[in-house]
Amino acid sequence: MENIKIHTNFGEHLRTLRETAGFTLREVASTINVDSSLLAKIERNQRPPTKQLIKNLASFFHTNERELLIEFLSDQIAYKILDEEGDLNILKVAEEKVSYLKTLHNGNDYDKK
Amino acid sequence: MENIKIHTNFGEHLRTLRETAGFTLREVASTINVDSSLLAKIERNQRPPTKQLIKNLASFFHTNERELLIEFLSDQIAYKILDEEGDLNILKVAEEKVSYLKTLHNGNDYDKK
DNA sequence: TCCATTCAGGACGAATTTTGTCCAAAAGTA
DNA sequence: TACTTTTGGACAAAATTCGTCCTGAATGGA
Repeated sequence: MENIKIHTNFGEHLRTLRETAGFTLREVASTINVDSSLLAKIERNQRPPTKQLIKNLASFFHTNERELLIEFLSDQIAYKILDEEGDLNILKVAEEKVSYLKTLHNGNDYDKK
Repeated sequence: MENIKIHTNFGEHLRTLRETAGFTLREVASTINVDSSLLAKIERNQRPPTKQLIKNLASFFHTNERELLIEFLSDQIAYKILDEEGDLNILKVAEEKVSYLKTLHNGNDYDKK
């Protein structure tokens, strides 16, 4: 129960991280080598972060990179679904496909020529 | 139990539709006004269809447009997840976010200035 | 074999989108 | 006011997307 935090989104998460740690945008930006304006936009979800940036941010804040990445990727998907009237069927079908495709990869000689 | 069909993907689905109906690529392509080479690529999942194209295809084959769209969108998401080691957590988190954001929209004055 | 048709897929340019930066205005703080 | 931080528009370079064109492989019929 370390950190009760209702789901928000990548940007807010990032901002919380930064403010909790007590840094300004400029400080974080300069040490990970990005324009502070860009970082500001990322925190406001106006620009997507690159994977490398997520990596650098995770390292800067000593937080889990994978978790941060999931936060971002799930955001992307969530907003795409919302674009489609929030139709959760899309996710359900996608999940089935992933599961199915994963069994293929583990399993048998599907790639035989 | 009308049509038993294991999950495949948008392209294969489309190809099945076309072959079942007995059309050549060129025939379909020319009546919906796209290059047949493009349509071929779409059937092989080498190019994504536009929404308008999906619409036209659904109309051409007298099939459900929404269903076809879901087939395509779920594909996109599934492949993205597979890129990420098939981590289904991403989908789980995305779903929570969608649900959460939907309650916001229905509910209260979140947009007040 | 020759011809016709279908499909696969590479290459290309035009159009669009994305990415990071710069700069100025706004907001916040003392 | 003076100073710092954050916001956000504008911009160019880079990357990606989109549709088309063209060649070649495969198939099938006469």
